[in-house]
Amino acid sequence: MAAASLLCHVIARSAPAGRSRRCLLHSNPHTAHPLLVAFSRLCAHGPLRDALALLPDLAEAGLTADPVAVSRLIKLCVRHGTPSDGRLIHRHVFGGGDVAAPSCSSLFVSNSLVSLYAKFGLLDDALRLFDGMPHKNVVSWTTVVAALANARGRKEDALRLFVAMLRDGVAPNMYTFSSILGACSTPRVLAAMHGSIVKVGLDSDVFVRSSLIDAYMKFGDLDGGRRVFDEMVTRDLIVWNSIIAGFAQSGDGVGAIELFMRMKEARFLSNQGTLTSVLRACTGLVTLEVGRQVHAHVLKYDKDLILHNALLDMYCKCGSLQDADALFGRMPQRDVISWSTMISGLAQNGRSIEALKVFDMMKSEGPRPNHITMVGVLFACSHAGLVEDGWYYFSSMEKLFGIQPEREHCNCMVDLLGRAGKLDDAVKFIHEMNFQPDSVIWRTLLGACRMHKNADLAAYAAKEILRLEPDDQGARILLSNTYADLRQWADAEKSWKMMRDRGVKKDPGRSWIELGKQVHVFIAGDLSHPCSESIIQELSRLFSRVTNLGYTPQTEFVLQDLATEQKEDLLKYHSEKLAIAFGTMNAMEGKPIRIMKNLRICGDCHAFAKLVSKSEGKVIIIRDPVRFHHFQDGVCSCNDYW
DNA sequence: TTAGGGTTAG
Repeated sequence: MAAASLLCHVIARSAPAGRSRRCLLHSNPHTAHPLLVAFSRLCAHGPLRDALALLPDLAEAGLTADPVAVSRLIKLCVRHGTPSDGRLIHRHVFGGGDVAAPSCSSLFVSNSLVSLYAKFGLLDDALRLFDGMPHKNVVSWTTVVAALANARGRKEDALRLFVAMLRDGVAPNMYTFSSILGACSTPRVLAAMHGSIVKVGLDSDVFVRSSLIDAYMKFGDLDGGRRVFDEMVTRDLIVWNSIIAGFAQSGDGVGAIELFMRMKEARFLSNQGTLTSVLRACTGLVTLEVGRQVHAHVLKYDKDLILHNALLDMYCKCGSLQDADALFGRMPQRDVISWSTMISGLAQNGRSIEALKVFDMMKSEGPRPNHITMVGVLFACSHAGLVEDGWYYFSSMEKLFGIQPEREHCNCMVDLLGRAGKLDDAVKFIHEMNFQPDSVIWRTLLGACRMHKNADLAAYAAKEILRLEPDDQGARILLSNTYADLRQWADAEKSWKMMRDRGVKKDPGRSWIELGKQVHVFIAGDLSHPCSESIIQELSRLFSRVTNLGYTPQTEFVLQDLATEQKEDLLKYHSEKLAIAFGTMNAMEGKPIRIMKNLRICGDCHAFAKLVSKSEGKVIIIRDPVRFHHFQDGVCSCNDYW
C-alpha cells in the first residue's frame, strides 16, 4: 500500500524510529490515530505534497482531521500550492464540496479556506463558501470584504457586504477598516468611514492610519492625508511610504521629496518602495539633482527590476536620454515595462526613429510587446509624422502580437492623422472605429484642427466635446484660439464671452526653472520677479543676437486683436522667454538649461529658443505637458513638428 | 484564521 509506506516514511522521519513503528502497529483508542499524527506533522512542517497525499487515506479511514492541522495545511498551500490544491483540500474537508455538511466544521477552517480562495483570486469560490457558512465571525466577514475591496471593479460589492456585516450585528475591527477604506468610492463615504473609525476608537492603529492616508491621497486630498499623517505618534516605514507615494502620485514632487528628507531625519531607512516613489516624484522636477542622489541609493538594490524601471523612467521624464540610454544598456534584466519606458521616453524626447529602432530590437530579442508598448510606438509615429508606419503598426498589432486595438491606440491614430494634416482621414477614422468616440478623441481632433487652422471642423469637434462634457473649459479655449488663429475676432470674442459668463479663466502661461535649491516661476507678461530688470536687459541682448541670425517676431501666435506692436510686446514676455533669459544669465558651464511649462510651447518661442541655443552655444531643454524639446545649435529635437 | 505602501501611456 502506497499510503502505508508513505506513512512509515513520514513517521520515521519525524519521530524516533522505535516509537513510530509502535504507533503504526499498536494504535489504540486512547491515543491519536497514527494517520492523524502523521498528517498533523506534515501540515506543520511540510512537504505540502505529502500532506495532500494523506487526505484520501483520512477519508477512507473515516477520520476527522484536527482543525489546527487543516488550517496549517491551508496556509502551506497558500505559500507553495496552486488553486487546484486548494480545491482538493476543500473537497476533503467538506466531504465532496457540500458546504452544508462539513466533515471538519470548524469556523477556523472555513475562514482559512475562504482566505485561500481569495488569495488565489478565486473570488466566486470564496463567496460561495462564505454564503454557505452557517456561522460567520468578524474574520469571515473581513476576509471577503478585503477580497472584494482588492478585486477590480468590486469595490461597491465590498461596501455592500460591509453594510450587511453591520446589519448582521458584527462589529468591524481594525483589519476590517484597513481593508474597506480602499473601497470608499467618494470623499463623502470616506469621511463617514473615518468618522466611524474615530467613534470606535480604532484611529490609532497604524494599519488603519496608513489605509486612511492612502484613501485621502487617492482622492487627491493631500491635506486630508497629511493631517492623518501628522497626528500619528508612532509611524512605521509603510506609513512613510504611503504619504510619500501619495504626494508623488498627486504630482506634488517637491512635497514628496521634503517628506523623504524628513523621513531620513527621523532615521528611518528607506526601502525599494520608498525609492520608487521618490523617483516618481523626481519626474516632476526640473533638475536631475535629487534623481541622481536617489540613483546612488538604488545601486544597493541591483536586482530590483521595478526600481530600475522607475529610475529609467525618471531619466526619460527629466529629459536626460543619455543617462536613460546608459542605464537601459547595462540593466541586468529588462521586462516589457523597461522596453516600453525606453520607447515612450525616446518618442517623447523627439527621438522617434530611435524609439522605433528600440522597438525592432524588442521584437527580436525582448519580451512580447503589450498594449502600452504599442501606445508608445504609435506616439513615436505620430510625433514624427510617420503616417505609413503608424498605419502599419496599428493594423498589424493584432496579427503580430495578439493585441487588440483599444481606445488609446485609436486616439494615437487620430493624433497621427490629424497632426499630419489629414483631417478628413482622421474624421473618417473616428466614425469607423470600433468604439463610441469619447471626449478624449474629439479633443485630439480639436488640437489638430487648431494646428491646421480648420475652424469649421474645430467647431464640430468642440461641440461634440461640450455635448459629452458640458463644463469642459479646454474645448472652449481651444475653439476660441482657433477662431483667433483665423482672425475671426468676432467669433473668438463670442467664445471668450461665453467663458467669462461661465466664470472660466484661462490658465496663464507659466514656466519654471530651478537655480540652486530654489524654483523660479515666470508667468507670461508678469515682471514681478526680483531680477526682472536684469532679465529684461538679458532678453534685449538675446533678441539682438537672434535677430542677427534671422529672427522675426511671429505675431500670428498672439491670439488677440491688437496692433502689431502690441502683439510683439506680448510675445516678448511669454513665460518661456523670461525663463530662457533667466537661464542664460545664470547658466553653468556645460550644463543644459532646463525649463518646464504648463502649456504647449508657441511657435514664436520655439523659433526663439532654437536661435538662442545657437547664438549662446547652450543646450536648452523645455518640457511641456506632452513632450520635450531639446534645442541645440539652432535645431530642435522635434524637427519643428509637435 | 482577517488588514496598509512602490514601476510603464494618455
